Parts: sequence; C-alpha cells; structure tokens
Amino acid sequence: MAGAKSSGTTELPSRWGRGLFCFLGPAVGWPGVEADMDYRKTVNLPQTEFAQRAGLAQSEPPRLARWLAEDLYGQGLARRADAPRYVLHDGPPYSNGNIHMGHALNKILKDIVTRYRDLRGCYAPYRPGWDNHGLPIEYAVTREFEEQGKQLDPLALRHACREYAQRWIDTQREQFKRLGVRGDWDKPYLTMAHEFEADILHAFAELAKAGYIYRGERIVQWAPTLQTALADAEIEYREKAIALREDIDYRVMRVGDRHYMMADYLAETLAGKFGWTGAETVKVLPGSAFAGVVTQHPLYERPSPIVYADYVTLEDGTGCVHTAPGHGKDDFETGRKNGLKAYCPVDGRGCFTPEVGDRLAGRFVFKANDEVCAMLAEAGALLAKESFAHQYPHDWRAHQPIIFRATTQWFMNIDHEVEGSTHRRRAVAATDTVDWHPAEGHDRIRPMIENRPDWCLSRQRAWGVGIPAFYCDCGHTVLDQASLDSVVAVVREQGSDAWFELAPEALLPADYVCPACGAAPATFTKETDVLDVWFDSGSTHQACYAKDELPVDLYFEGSDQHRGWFNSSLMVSVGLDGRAPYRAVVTHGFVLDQEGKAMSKSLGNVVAPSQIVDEFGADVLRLWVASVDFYQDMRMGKEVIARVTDTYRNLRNSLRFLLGNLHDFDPATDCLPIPELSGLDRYVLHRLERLKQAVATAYEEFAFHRVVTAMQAFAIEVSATYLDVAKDELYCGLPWGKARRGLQTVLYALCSELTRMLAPVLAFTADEVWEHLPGAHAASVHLEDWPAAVPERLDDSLAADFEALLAVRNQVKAAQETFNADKSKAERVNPLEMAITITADANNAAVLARWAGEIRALFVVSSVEVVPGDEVGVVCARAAGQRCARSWRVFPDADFGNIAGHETLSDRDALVVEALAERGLLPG
RNA sequence: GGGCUAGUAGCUCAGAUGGUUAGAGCGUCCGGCUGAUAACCGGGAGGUCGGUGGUUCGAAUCCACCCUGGCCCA
Repeated sequence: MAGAKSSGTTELPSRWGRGLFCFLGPAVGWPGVEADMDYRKTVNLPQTEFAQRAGLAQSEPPRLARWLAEDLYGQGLARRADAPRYVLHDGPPYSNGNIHMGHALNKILKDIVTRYRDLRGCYAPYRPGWDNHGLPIEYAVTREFEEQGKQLDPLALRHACREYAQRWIDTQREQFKRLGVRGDWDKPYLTMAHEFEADILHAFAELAKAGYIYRGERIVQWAPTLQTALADAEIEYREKAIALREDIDYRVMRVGDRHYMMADYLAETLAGKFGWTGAETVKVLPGSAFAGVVTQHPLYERPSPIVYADYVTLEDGTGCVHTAPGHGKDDFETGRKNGLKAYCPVDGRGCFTPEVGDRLAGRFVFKANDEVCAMLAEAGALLAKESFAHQYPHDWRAHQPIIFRATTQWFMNIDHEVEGSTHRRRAVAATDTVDWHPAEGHDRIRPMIENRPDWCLSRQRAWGVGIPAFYCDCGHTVLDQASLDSVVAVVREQGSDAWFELAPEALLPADYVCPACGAAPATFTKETDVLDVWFDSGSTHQACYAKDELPVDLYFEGSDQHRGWFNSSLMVSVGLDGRAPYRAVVTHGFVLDQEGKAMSKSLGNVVAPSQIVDEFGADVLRLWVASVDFYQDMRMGKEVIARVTDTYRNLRNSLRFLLGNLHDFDPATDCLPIPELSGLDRYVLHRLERLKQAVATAYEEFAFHRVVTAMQAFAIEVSATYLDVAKDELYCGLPWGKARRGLQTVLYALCSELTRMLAPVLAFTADEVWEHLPGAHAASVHLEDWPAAVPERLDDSLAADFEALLAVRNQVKAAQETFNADKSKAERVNPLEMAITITADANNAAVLARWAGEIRALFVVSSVEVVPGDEVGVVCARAAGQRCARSWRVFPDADFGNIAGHETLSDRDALVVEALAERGLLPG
C-alpha cells in the first residue's frame, strides 16, 4: 500500500524496531475504538526475505554460478589443508550421451558423501573422471562418417573419436554441475589424456614385467558386424530361434538297411517325427559304452569322436548334440577336456573360409544354415529339422548375433603364481579386507573372482591404448622391460597416437635388437590390438594417486560394477600393489520406473534428470536420492516426486518459520544459557542433540534415507509441539523478555544446526538459508563445520517428563475433538479458548505439577486444572474470562483489563504494549 | 538356465534373536485456523505384511514351492 512508505519508519535504536515496523501502515490514533486493528500492529510477526516458494529451477543456476565464480570448492578444500584426508575415487562414466537418472543418482550420492565428510572436518576432494576409449564411441563415430560416405584410417578415426569424446565430456560436465555436485570440474581425469594413457600403459607394462601377461589361443566371443572380440560386458542375450541339433546316444534302431542311434527316452517321439514305420530296436546301450568311439563326419573326410558333456539334455532333439570346439564356449571346454583342437574355419567377418569347400566358402555363417542343411540332406544325413527358442548371445552395440572363434589374444593370467600363492587367491583375500556396503557385496564379488576366466585384454579396434608388443620376423614376440619402458616414455610424451604413427625403431631404444635373432626393429611389426577399456578404468587408481595415497577410502558405484570396475580395479591393484585399491565399497541399485520396471526407450518410461531439475529443481532431485534406500532398486515417477516435493516444502517452511522469528535476534548477545531456559526449551534442545547423533550415525553408515526420515519427523514434531506452542510468546510476549529470548535461543540453534545437517543433501537450499541466518557465520554454509555436540543439552529425566506431558497432550487433543464433534459450527469451541481439567494418576499428576507453569502453553489452551484420579482423563469447557484483543487468548477476569487505557487487553499484553510505547516502538 | 537380491497401507520408509489389536511421515478424507496462509494445527479412514502350502501353542518374521521385478552371468 502506498501509505506504508509515507508513514515512515520511526528512527529506532534496536534491530527489533527496524525489523518489526518497517512494513507498518499509516499512523492511527492510540488507543481508540479501532484498537483491535491497531493492536495487531504491535504483534511481533515473523519476517524474512526467505521466500516460501522456492522457485528452485530459477534460483539454483545463479547460485551455482556464484559458487563456481568464487571457487567455493577450492575455498572449502583450502580450509581443510591440514585435515585428515577422505578420498572418494570417482568411477568414470563413459563420455557418450546425455546423463541419465543412474548417473544423477550416483553423482549426487557421491556428493552427499564428500560434503558430509567435509562438514565433519576432513579434506575430502572430489575429482570427477571420464572413461573415453572404447567401442561405443568408435562405433558411433564410424557410423557418423559412413553416413557421409567416408571411411577413416585408424589415425583419423582416433582423432575424430577424441573430439567426439571431448564434446560429451563438456556436455555431461555441465549436466553434473547443475545437480549441485561439487568437485574439481576444471581438472577432471580423462582416460584419453596423454599422461593418463601413459599411466594405463605403465600399469600394463608392470604387469607384463611381473609375468601376468600372455598371448594365447582362446575361444572368444566375436561380433562379425563389428569385427572384434567382445568383453563379457559387451554381450547381451536375446531369444532367437537358431538351433539345429545333430545326434548320437542310447538306443540303436534299424530302419531298412540303416542303423540309427538316439536317446532311448526320445526314441518313440523321434520315430514319429521321422515318419518311421517298422523301425526295430537293435540294442540299448548306456552312454558310457560309446567312450572312445569315433564316427565319420557326414560332410567331410574327418573323424568325429564321441565325447561327454553335461549340457546334453533330453528336453529336445535327440540326445546327441553337435559340438564344435572352435565355435562355442561350452564346446571349447568340452573339446579341451578331450584334447580336441579348436577348429575354426570362419574369418573375422563371420564368413566361412575356403577350408570348408566351395559351397560354403565366403558365406556368412548365420546365412549358411540352409546350405548346410541341404548338404546334410544330400548326404542322407538329415532326417528332420526343427527350430528351438534358445537364448543366444548378441553384441551390445549392433545387437547382432555373435559367433565363437578361436583366435590369438592377449590375456592377463588370473592364476599367475605369486609368492607361493596365485593372483586369484590373493585377489579373493584382498576382498576380505574391504568394507562392503551392503555386506552382500562381498558375497557377490567373491564368487566372481573365484570363477572368473583369464582377462582377455585385446580388442581389435583403433580407439584405445595400443598393446605395446612387437613381432620379429624370427617369430619372437617383443615384450620386455626395455621395450615396454621405451613405449611408455614415448606415449607419455606424445600420447597414444604415437603407437599408431611411429615406426618400431622410433618407439624402441636406439640400440634395441631382437633378443632372439638380433634383428633390428625396422623389420618388426607392431601389435594392432588395443587394450580393453576395462583395463583403462581398472587402472584409474594407478593413474590418479601416488602409491602412498592408496588404497583410497571409497568407491561408490552401481551394483553392476561388482563385475565391472570393482573387479577390474582389483585385478590391476592386486597385481601391482598386492592389495585392493579401496578400503570401502558402497553400491547402489538401479532406478526403475513408478511400476518397478527398468527404464528403457522402448517402454517409453524414461525419466531424465533434466526433467526433474528443470521443473522442480536439483534440490528436489537430491532430496529424492537421499530419501530412498539405495541398496535396493529405486522407483521414480510422478507420485514419488510429488511426495518428495511435499517433504521439501515442509523442511523449507520449517526453516523459513525459524528464520522469520529470528529477525530481531542476535545470537552473540541474545542467547540465553541452558539453565535459564524453560523446560520445553530444554526438552527441544535435548531432542535436537539426539537427532544430531542419529543423523550423524546415519550419514556415517551411508543410510541417507534415515537422515531424511529422522529430520522430517523432527521438523513435524517440533512444528506441532514446540513452534505452535511458542507462537503466543514469540508474537505477543515482551520482545526482549527472557521467555521470548529463550525461545529464540532454541530457534536459532534449530535453524543453524538443522541447516548444516541438511547441507550435504539440500546443497542449494541450505546455502540460501545461511544467507538469512542472523549473527556471524561463514559466507556459505558449505564453509561451515558440522554442529558441535553439546552434551549439556542432554537431560534424560527432563525428556522423560516431557514425553509424559506430550502423551497427556495427545489425550487433550483427542478430548477436544470429542468435545466439538457433535456440535454445530457456532457451538464449537476453539481449542485455544478452552479451559481443560485433567484427571491424573499420581505419577502423571506429579509431572504435571512439576511443570505447572508450562502446561497451559504446552496444551495450547486458556487454562489447565489438574485433579487427582486413577488414570488420565480430560474434560473440556469453554474458558471463563475474556478474549484479549491482541493475543486472542482468553484470560481470567483477574488478569484482564486492569491496565488503564488498554481495557480490551490482558494485563500481559497491555504491559507489553506499554513497554513498547516506553521505548518509542509503537507505530504512529 | 545359474548366482545375488527385492516384493509391509496410494508414496517413501520402520518393524533384534518368531509372541499383546503390524508402526511412522507424507498423501487422501473430515474439522480448525486465517498473525508460518499455494502455509500451520487437530482427528479419522487405509494393510489377507506378493501368492500357496508347511513347521509351531503362535509367523510379516522359519522352511518349501510359485508369481512379479532388478542386477550379474550362461
């Protein structure tokens, strides 16, 4: 209103005066008939600039920009320079694509951890990283160029991949920053950085020197479309009808002049399928009777021995399963047990080689099935064919069926013998020293290490760190200390492109010659495989930390990383340092949709973090992250976010109310010592102290949902049992009086401490609260310390009393409801205007008597009388007396209207108004 | 197909070693307040504890099987 300004503000000495009256309307006569309206202006209502409605989507970006401009992260670390270190090592996301909810969850969880550790006084840096090499990027880039009709040579392809990776790093970096994740965003670690590539190579070189690395024949999962061997992680399984099974087993039957053999159990069924009539059983033999029998291949002049394998079943087929050791993992194992060679007449494109004859040569294996069937039929070896639904492995990029090939690859020997033990046993033992959260994580990774195969490190790709091996014409493979050290040095200088660009003699020491034949490097050829990207990420701890900084305190990733990063890092670390690279590992589950289904593009149920951030703000997303039990899978959807938003608003409003009632409070001069506080004040501080302990424990245990649950429950409880109770004194009491200052002392403690406790989660909002908090404090809540323990606040006997009082209070509330239940609206009595009579047993009566001075306020009624009885009972009535025009409470006649000039006020209120007048603090 | 894991009110979570009518907060409904107001206070309703069958005097808690999800693997 226009008059507000013209009326002016009285020049006042106290903060209180400025705060209270700056908004007052035009001067009004005093006292007068319009007194009711005027008294309203003497009421000390909450004031704060802290908005009720957050508008986070708008307010967060500028706040974030300020943090970054002021290098809040750097400032925070600087103040902890000499503090104990707490290092969380970031698992690098792959630099490809926009971030999804899983990324957001992971980064926010890490941020909560580092912010909490920082608050607790640790030097807790966070250096984000990115995983850059690898097939997905190479594949995407290759396709981009293919669409333009271009094909790149390896070096040009690598450059394009590098640029592509860098673009996504920049995009993801901004997306992560927007979540409020604090860290060294200007100096992330990148696995494609030259130094880093050299470190990866160094890790490989050290393992090679220690004898872990070998080159061997191995069945690999080969993606014909991509023309590469794939890691286990790059395989997915899809249903596909592909199987044709050929036979041998139990019953021998004669049909015409031919004899057949098949599973006895299936014989009748099969006879029907084959349309046999008059087939006679010649003999039934146990499978074991065929040991050593060698058969003739139906198509080629080749023997086919009979072997045993447990994957033969009687569900389908004939009980006789074609086994090709060169083309399947199970087959390969069976072949190995029986000394069979891995025969592999298939090239890298997935096509048959000329070995198999003209009819099949050059044909893609999956398209040759019909031809193979035709050949079998012509040979008289095909009786019937059937299709079966069967899970078959597909590559994860092109989603095409993979094939199995026996090829030459580089490996890490997991059973390498070390110090009288083996690498595998040492790795398993290393997991025993790690704190796994949840504990089942240990049960999950242990069998994976116990059973994992050797690590195939080779990838037939361009975008990666080249495996630094040379081959001499004499047949010798060069991979020794001198050659390795030399290549690492060159790569450290020039990046891993050097491996692809330079000739062998430029990569090797000047005087290097083949150790076997003495030939000069000029005749060497270089290995063309690059390292598996899991080796890159498995080496990050080697690249990011000095030996004396390992192991780091924490790895915190999705539970899929038991097989991934936790595993690969462990392999490298145990190999090089003989121990795990982490002291503790925390894992989280996956983000599902509202119905509990995995999010997928095809289901159309994907919720992107940007959707939540743009509509509700990062703090709401952070609060969601903190409010779920992340050990399990988490659901995300409309209802979930709506509830989180409610929680956010409740917390925000509670803090706002605290701030609003501290507008005239200076903690430096106005705080009261604990003994001078009311019982209820002290009870609330006791509760705050207990909350602080519980919340700290929850943070320590990574149980952030317990942080949120406890804090919200506390906010609700305090709001109903304290803040609501305190309003009369806060608004109407003597502003500088002891009672009100006592309340404010507690309110200040609540605001200051709850905000800091919330800061790791509500990074933005806590910072905003801090701007409005009175008194001296750091510029940002993120430069503060965790609220110190105040043992003097703890008082269990006081707490017991107040818990009893609150139990009585519940009965009072229920009685008040009953009292009004069957009354018309006009007859109902506002609880504040009730006089209640409490019947109480001896124990409760004693407690009520002990706090006689506080129970009227605590029960938020006009008067309380306690009478002895057998059990607690409450009787309600309309209070006798008069309603104060200022405080709206009903006072007994004796306490009302006795102050001249304030006949419509209680004596308490009248005296407050007089006191204000005395100090010249009245409007007008 | 194998390993690990989950399924408690609409939502998010509690519910040692099996034992009174399974709890909390939010939401919902009803009421109050209108001096925290797109707030605040009070009260009520809501659960066959995924299903079935067992063990037991007694099970959300133990066993078996099944269903529906999730991660990893084959």
